[in-house]
Amino acid sequence: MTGRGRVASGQPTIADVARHAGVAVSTVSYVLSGKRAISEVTRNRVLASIRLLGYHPNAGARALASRRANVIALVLPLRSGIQVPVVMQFATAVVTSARSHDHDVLLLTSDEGPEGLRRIAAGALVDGVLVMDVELHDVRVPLLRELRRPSVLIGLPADTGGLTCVDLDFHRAGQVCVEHLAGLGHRRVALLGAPAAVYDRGTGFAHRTRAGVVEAAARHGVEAVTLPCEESAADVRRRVDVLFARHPDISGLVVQNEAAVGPVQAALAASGRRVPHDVSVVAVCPDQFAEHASPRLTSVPVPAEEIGRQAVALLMRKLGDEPAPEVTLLEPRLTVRDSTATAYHGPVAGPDGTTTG
Amino acid sequence: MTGRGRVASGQPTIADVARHAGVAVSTVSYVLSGKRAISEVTRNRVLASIRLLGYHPNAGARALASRRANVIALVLPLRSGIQVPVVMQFATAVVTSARSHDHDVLLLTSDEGPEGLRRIAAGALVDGVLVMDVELHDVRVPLLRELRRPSVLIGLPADTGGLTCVDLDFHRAGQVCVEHLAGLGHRRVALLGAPAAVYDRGTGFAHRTRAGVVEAAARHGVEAVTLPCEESAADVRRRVDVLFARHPDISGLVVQNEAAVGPVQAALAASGRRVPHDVSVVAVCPDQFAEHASPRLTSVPVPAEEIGRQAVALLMRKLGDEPAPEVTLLEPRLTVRDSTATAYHGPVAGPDGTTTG
DNA sequence: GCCGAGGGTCGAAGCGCTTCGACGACCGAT
DNA sequence: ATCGGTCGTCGAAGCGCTTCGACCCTCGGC
Repeated sequence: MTGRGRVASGQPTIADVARHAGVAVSTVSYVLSGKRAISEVTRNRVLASIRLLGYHPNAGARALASRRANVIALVLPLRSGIQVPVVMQFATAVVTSARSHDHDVLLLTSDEGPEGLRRIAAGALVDGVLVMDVELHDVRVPLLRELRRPSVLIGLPADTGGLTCVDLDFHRAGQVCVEHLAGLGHRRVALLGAPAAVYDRGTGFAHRTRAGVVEAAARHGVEAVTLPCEESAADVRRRVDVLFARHPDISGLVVQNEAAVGPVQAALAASGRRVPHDVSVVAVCPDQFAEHASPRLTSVPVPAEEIGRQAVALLMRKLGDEPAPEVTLLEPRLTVRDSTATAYHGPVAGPDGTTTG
Repeated sequence: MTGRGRVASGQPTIADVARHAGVAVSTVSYVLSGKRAISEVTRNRVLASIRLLGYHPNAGARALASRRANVIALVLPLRSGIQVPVVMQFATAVVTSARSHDHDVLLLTSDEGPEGLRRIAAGALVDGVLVMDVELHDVRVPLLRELRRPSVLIGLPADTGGLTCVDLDFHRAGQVCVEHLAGLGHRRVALLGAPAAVYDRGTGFAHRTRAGVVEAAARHGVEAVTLPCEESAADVRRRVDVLFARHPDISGLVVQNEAAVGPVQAALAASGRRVPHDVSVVAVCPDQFAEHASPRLTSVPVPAEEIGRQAVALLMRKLGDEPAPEVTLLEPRLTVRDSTATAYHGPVAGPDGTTTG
């Protein structure tokens, strides 16, 4: 007898459902997949049996027969200097939207190296790959090209040819921050960026933000100092002190390192500088951080959720053999809160927040 | 011909390897699994063919035939008030140690609800389940019992009967913090705990810590105030102000909410209290946080890595049908850093860096 | 009244792997 | 010499599903 499946694994199989509903196995399959027309009557009978027996298709069998695992891999970084909450937001957004496309998510960390990717992809454990924290010259990029699986990168490598990448337009984000400060009349600003290790690795977003800041500053006749910034409170404090010692007239700060946001505020307070009265601060960080800070920070949020969703959507397109754009950059939006104000250049200030003189 | 596999999927199959090595398919399988003796000569020939062809076993086929997916599920919370970096540490530890047991990790978020768990488990996508952020009366617990898959919980529900749970001994952690402060002569301490929502949910660790604090305080003749604590800087500040307004003689603080650690320090500084001179602070948080704070914090670290490793090890035992203990509690260790000192009760203090007079 | 076109269903052939039983070869013990 | 016992290998039977081709009906068009 074929009812053995139930005995062996405790789970009903498609054969059990078919028998219970009095139809062929293939009919059950077609009810489930919708790939052929099935009469209303039959469909309902089958669905009733499925519910009654508590049937769940066996993932392995399905993957084997259909050559689709309905699983995508998410490769997360574990490196120093990563922005943990942002990464987490990505991850959850990816899981949620993958589920909405009927896919599950396999979690990989980079510490298994490229071999892990190869194993997963070649073994058909996953249909496609989502890679986070991409470096400008990432070792995984050539591998992705070689692998025969669709992939989407979150972040931009130096050469995007033949790839599919999604990210916030960090270059533009840098510009937007400076433009906001410049519009308020600030003439000397500083970027407190990611930790030095992140720049050294050639991580795209850090470099792109910096470039955006520098470029916008030049265009607006603003002087910009950029420097990396570690995460410890003590280090931040030191940086800030040195910064103001060398450039006492800096009145605008762009902070990219979310872990440093709190310490920066503390350091400013400790040195007697009030925000935004003496120094305006713009952060590039999750909204939640900006909201919870005190004062609440004017910020350019990193739309982790949106990027994750987009990345999954693009991957799904590629899984369906549809074409996908090489680069998708999301436009940054700046949210004005309580940490930025008109630069104090003299007695007069315009109603639009810019100074005169 | 059977070489079709290569054509269809581009991937060599076990049959290709067998043909290339001039052995039977089953022999290749036994070389890979080691479940039967294979001569040195044959083994090497097979391994050479595997390498040469770049063979990777098809995960679906393997899962189907062996009834083992070699994948475990990790159920992560997405709720408010969770400690993101800690969760992330868990996740990475779980992935890493799962890999060392030749398993991969499927990431689930709770927002699909218990149904997600059922789907995954019943569909044999995973062999076992790791559940994080367990509440005292968690809806998933009955489901886990009903499911026929091994599971391990990270955290403790109210009733652990028939389950396998791992966690830091938070009760003991609360005690340890208070004992440390008591030993330094502090007579009035406060616990700034998790956000109120976390207590309301009945999340074990928060309640257990509080109980430990209260109990140890009673035993050592210390007065203890406990209160929840949100994550925004402004809220922390308010809490701290209220706290000291009502209990001006509090000289020791236990902070459990890692997101609040920075703001607490800032709030103390703002109110003119020096750490540790005026107030001693003990945190329950990842070491990394404690190290990066300023001053560096005396802390009881949450050994996320160790817990993750243990959880995976236990799950592997259960997958192998070996018995596993119902509850595994890790002993907390307190690391003394620069944020705690002798209470100032009078002119005398020890030689360990505390003041005299 | 006949034909072609779908609609609805079935049966069977795999998908690539594990595992069980079988079998020859070779060993030391009788 | 003979007999059991290992060791090393093979062949074949699934694992539970998808999918292809075939088949039977029922229609509408002519």
